Amino acid sequence: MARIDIGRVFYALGDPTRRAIVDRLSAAPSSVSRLAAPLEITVTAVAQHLAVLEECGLVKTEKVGRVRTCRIESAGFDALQGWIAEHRTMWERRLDALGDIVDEE
Amino acid sequence: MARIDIGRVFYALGDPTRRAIVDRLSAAPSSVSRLAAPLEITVTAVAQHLAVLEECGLVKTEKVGRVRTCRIESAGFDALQGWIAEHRTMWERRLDALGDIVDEE
DNA sequence: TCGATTGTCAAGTCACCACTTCACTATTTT
DNA sequence: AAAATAGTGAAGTGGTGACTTGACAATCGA
Repeated sequence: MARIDIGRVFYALGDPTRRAIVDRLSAAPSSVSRLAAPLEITVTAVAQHLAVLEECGLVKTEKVGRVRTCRIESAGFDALQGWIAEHRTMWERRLDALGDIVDEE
Repeated sequence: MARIDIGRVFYALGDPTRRAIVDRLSAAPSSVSRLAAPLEITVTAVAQHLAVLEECGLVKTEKVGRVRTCRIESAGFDALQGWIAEHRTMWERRLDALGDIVDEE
């Protein structure tokens, strides 16, 4: 299991087309051209997006015959959730520590 | 409470400098120029990043006198967590539904 | 084996965004 | 009042990334 670059995950999900792909794959696995159909872009463009999503552990693909089947992968989501949890506790602990005192230098 | 565009949140966090800002603000509130110091960019650039972070509910700022104080805001994080939870349940429910049967047309 | 389907590779185009500079305003300190 | 501090606004530049096209490879159905 390769370590995941959280920056790439955010970057990947920053693009609306890639989020649309993730949406569809969350509902059901799909081939590349089936993903391309509703989005109005070329199959090539979709393949490029898939490479980005795969690189950061959000999607896993497998080619059988001439069809590449794409599925959601949890690793990227796990990394995301971890990042949020980390930051949340970081600042919530701070808020707990001092009632509402301001911080110095 | 304005509704948050999850796309903007991902976009905002896709940039390493903005993540660095969020990191620092998670630890403690800060002024604009204090944020700029360790990052090797101009105060102007930092202000631009802050505008992005503020727009999507990750940061809240308040100007008192000539100093603008920046703090973490939870709205953006809440939206993030919601998005992840949504997608996670979407595909996990699917996995539960059918043992390991493939899906048709 | 021929044609259609599914995807890949390489290269190019165009818009956008992170950053800069420079001029400026407002507040605080001496 | 003068000088220093903190930030804002407008405009420009360069690099990156989302897309395209066109040529190709491999697999599948007739």
